[in-house]
Amino acid sequence: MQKQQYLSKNQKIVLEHVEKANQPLKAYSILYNVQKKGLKAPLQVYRALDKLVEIGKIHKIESRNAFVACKNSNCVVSNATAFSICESCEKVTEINNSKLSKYLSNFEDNSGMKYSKYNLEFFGLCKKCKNK
Amino acid sequence: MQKQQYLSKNQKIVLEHVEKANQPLKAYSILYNVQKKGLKAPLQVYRALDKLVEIGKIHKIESRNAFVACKNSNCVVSNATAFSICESCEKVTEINNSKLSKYLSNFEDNSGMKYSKYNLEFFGLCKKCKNK
DNA sequence: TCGTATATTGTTATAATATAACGTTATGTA
DNA sequence: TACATAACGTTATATTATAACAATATACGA
Ligand SMILES: [Zn+2]
Ligand SMILES: [Zn+2]
Ligand SMILES: [Zn+2]
Ligand SMILES: [Zn+2]
Repeated sequence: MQKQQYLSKNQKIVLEHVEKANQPLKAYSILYNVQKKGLKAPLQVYRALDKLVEIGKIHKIESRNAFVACKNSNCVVSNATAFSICESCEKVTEINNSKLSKYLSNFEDNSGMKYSKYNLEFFGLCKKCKNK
Repeated sequence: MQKQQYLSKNQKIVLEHVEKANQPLKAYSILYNVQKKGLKAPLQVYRALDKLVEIGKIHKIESRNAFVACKNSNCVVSNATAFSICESCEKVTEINNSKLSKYLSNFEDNSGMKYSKYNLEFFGLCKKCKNK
């Protein structure tokens, strides 16, 4: 069986909802909002999310247990992700900075471990919140 | 009231247990193991962990929902953390690399956001697992 | 087009992680 | 002492995520 080319029904429903949001969503919030489209149980959402994360359409914000659509056209898979997170308003932005990604993708420490993947989360105050 | 100088009873118990482990522990695993020392409920463990994370004695591995003792003497607070995680054996190592931390602490993107904190998790295969 | 492997779905139940809310006790400071 | 803050203890509950099982759909080679 070939690598999946098209999204399945549930995967499409979940992805469309997450893409509309423009901000990270919690799995159960997704569930409540796609119930009218037929997804009734948590597992249906989690399974769609798992696949979408695997193929890089969605990223998980680990520190928030939330899911956001990829805004980065070259994120073919989620193997090199970086986000900025406002600790006040919780706004999350995907960082698309080629210097940073090159630096991190090439990073080696003295452990002899070669990294195939990373996730970086920056925290601070966004412009708006800084000026309050 | 002054900034806390000494750890409280529960904080000491939890920290000692996590330090002995040499690997990330789950909150409920900590709970089961410190019950003989008098901590009976999840909240007692979570509250101790919260404080220990706040003061930098313990870090949370966000992608694993697990807690590990700081191995980095200059991690006064957990505002700049980096870890390597083996996706096969789940071995976690705190990365102590001053170039990396300088690079990330000084990182600025075009969002106008100044970051006060970051957490970076690298994934891959450790030496042992690579040679299997 | 039949057989087979894999992916996806649907469903119920349950596991694992984390916090709310309440009252009490301890500790530091004036 | 009086006051403020931190830590504690306890019960209940919220939130996040997966196990287990059966059914259906899709891709692909023989
Ligand atoms: Zn992306
Ligand atoms: Zn903000
Ligand atoms: Zn540390
Ligand atoms: Zn390993």
